Amino acid sequence: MKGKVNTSIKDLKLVKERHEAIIDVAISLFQKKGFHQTTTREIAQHAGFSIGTLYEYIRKKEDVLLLVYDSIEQKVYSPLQALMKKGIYTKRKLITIIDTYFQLMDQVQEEVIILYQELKSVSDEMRYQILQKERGLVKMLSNVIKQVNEKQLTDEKIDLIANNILVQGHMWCFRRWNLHKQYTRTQFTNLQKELLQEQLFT
Amino acid sequence: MKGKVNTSIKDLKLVKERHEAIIDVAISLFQKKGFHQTTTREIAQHAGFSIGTLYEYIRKKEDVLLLVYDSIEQKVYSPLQALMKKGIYTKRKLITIIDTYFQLMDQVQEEVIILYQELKSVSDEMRYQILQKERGLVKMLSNVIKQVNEKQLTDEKIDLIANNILVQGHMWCFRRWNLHKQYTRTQFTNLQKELLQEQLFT
Amino acid sequence: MKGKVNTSIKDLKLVKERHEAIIDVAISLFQKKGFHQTTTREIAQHAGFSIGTLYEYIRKKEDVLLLVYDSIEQKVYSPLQALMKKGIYTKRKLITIIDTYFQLMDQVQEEVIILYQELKSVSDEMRYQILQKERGLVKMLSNVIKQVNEKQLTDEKIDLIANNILVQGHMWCFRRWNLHKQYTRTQFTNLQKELLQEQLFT
Amino acid sequence: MKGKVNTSIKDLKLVKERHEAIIDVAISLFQKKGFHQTTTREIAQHAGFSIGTLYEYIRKKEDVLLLVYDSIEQKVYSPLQALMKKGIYTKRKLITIIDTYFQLMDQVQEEVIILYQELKSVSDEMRYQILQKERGLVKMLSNVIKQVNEKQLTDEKIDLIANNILVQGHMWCFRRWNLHKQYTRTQFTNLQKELLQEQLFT
DNA sequence: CATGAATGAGGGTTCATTCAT
DNA sequence: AATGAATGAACCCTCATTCAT
Repeated sequence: MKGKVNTSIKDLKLVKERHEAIIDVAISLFQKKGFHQTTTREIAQHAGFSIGTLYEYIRKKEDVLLLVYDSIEQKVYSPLQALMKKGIYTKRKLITIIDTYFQLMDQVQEEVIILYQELKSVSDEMRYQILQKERGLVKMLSNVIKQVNEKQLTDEKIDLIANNILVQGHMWCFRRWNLHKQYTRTQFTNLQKELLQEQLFT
Repeated sequence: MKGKVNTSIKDLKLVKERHEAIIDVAISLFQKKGFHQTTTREIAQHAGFSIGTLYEYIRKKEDVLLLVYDSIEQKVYSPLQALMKKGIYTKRKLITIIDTYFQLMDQVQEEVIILYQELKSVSDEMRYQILQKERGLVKMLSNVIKQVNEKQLTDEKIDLIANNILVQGHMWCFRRWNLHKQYTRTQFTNLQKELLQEQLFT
Repeated sequence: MKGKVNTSIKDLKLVKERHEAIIDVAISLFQKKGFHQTTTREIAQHAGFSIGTLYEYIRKKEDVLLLVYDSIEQKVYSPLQALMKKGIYTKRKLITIIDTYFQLMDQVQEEVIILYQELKSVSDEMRYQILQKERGLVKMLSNVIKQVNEKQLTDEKIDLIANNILVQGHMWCFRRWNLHKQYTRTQFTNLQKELLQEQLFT
Repeated sequence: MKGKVNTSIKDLKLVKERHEAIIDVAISLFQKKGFHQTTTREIAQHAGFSIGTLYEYIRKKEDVLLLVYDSIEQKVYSPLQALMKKGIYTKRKLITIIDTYFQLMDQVQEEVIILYQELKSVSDEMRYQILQKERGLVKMLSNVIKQVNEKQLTDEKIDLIANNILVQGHMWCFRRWNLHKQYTRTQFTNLQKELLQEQLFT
């Protein structure tokens, strides 16, 4: 997924700088109006450079979405993978993972919403990769749970719980019109953890 | 929300007929390509009439989305409201409600996905109404749970469970690329119900 | 010009009735929004019958304009021609003609405005005929003046005065946003007549 | 009225250039076929650029009309206002003003015809402004006449004469199918001046 | 590297006109 | 005679993308 967005610019530092600007602007604009309603001109303008310059750093409008997805990957998937891959799996560790995940979701709310809404706007291959990433996450989380499976839950049930946890993280983003009124992030996280513990542990 | 889509056609039966055709086509096309990628011409063509005729039955492209939402309302919200409003609330009844809800979600998968993806494409007022509907559903479900609250769960926790249940229904739709491979609807429903019972009942 | 608007209806009385309805509606609508902004549907609707029925009494939208022009002809040109053709020409008679003309213009204000604004929307041949009518009027008025030419004005000057008079009549219509505030029709007519007399008579 | 037509182009010189091209083309096309019959594509094509480029220099089709009106203002109203505002008012000066006015009208014939025919196609506010401009002109001309009022004509009569003069200027444009055959501009002007002098002076 | 003017395919929408009932 | 549903050509306008400067 990394490096999918080619540019004609050689100065890599500049590329990174500009890409970050584009991502910031794009997230805020896509969030407000959606991908299709946002014009490339708007993106360029808000990012502080000309439309011509924008196209020095992307090839097609879709690339802007890819940049946003790249950014989610870096902010969410990579840290989570890193966290889940190392160390021994204990109840405590599982709780930490869930905690971290919810915290990360809180940080990338806008991106998650965009992910949910604009997945269709992306090329088939890209979409497949994004879903693969998500599948990987489910599997990893599932594995962690399976290793601390006190109650001898079936694999089926554990997989479902893993899915539920991930969706609960997303839900904090896409249902914020409802949830953020009633709960702080910590409240939300703690309640969900309590509820999960009743399913997971005796 | 009902009747928001005006027409220049006088024959009401015909209007209903055509609207249904439009909804069917729209769901399948929006599902495949999204609202913005789908042209009005395509909708007309697939529905079997000309672009001119399409515009005899809608006023603007957005109206097609409204038709789809109307349809969800009729298929989901109305039945659920009816179900939840009458009768006494027992554990058994709660289970029935959840069952029914999951079953309904299974029937309107495409619509739910569209709802998630195209909410942004709708006018502010419309969007508010749709979210209001959803808020109402949360509240209703919450109330039912509160009436069979064996474990003396706090209101906060119950509200969260209600949200979780509703999102689990949606999840069956928007995560089908993952879930439908592993579970049949009945399996999914039963597992979720089992998991919920551990949270709700002793 | 007469009878240019063919219909598929045999009942001539009905045709006349419907045509009059169409003319009334058209004048009011064209006046308000112009020919092109007015749709045939609107005309039919305001006239109290269906679009299908409208097209039983006209062949094309342009026909509606022709009907309006026919109506002007009947209300203005015919009476004026009749008046100017008969009798002997005296100062008194000239004054009467001018008086009558201004009075007629007052009665067909809307039609005149439409004439000025929509002449371009009419077929070349039709436009030619309308201008011919107007040329005829100039010539007739010119002739009358020439017969009471006390001051031995040149033909050139008399022709110009004739044109001026006719335009002054139109002006009462198309400059009413200015003139009708300041003058009643009688005041306007009398002042113009006074001014003309200084040009025509010693 | 000035500067009402916004642009997304930054190079002001280019904007002026293109606007002039648009005005030229528009006058000729509107003249031939009217505003509504003329398509934006035709305008672009005749102006020598693409439809996309046209829309870089206007926002809506109506803007093309505004450009034409702006142009009339610059060519007619501004010079006339300048002329009338300065200097002492004498018979001679009045004659000069009338002369200039008729000369200007001769130069903007097409524009005047468009003004007469497409006033309805313009937004209410714009129309009001255009009529205000015309009212201002009447008042100015009226004032000049009042200052050289040898014959002690009433204000009412003078106002009417002012209106007549202005309309006579327009008439040279919109009745050219008749007048230009019979008179050169100088003849027309001189005759009208002679006629006016009989009304104004002893 | 940066700019922004130019392009034109393509989309939403309208509306005069027809024709089966 | 009357109706009104159906049609589709045609119009306005947008916007991603290019390229000369």
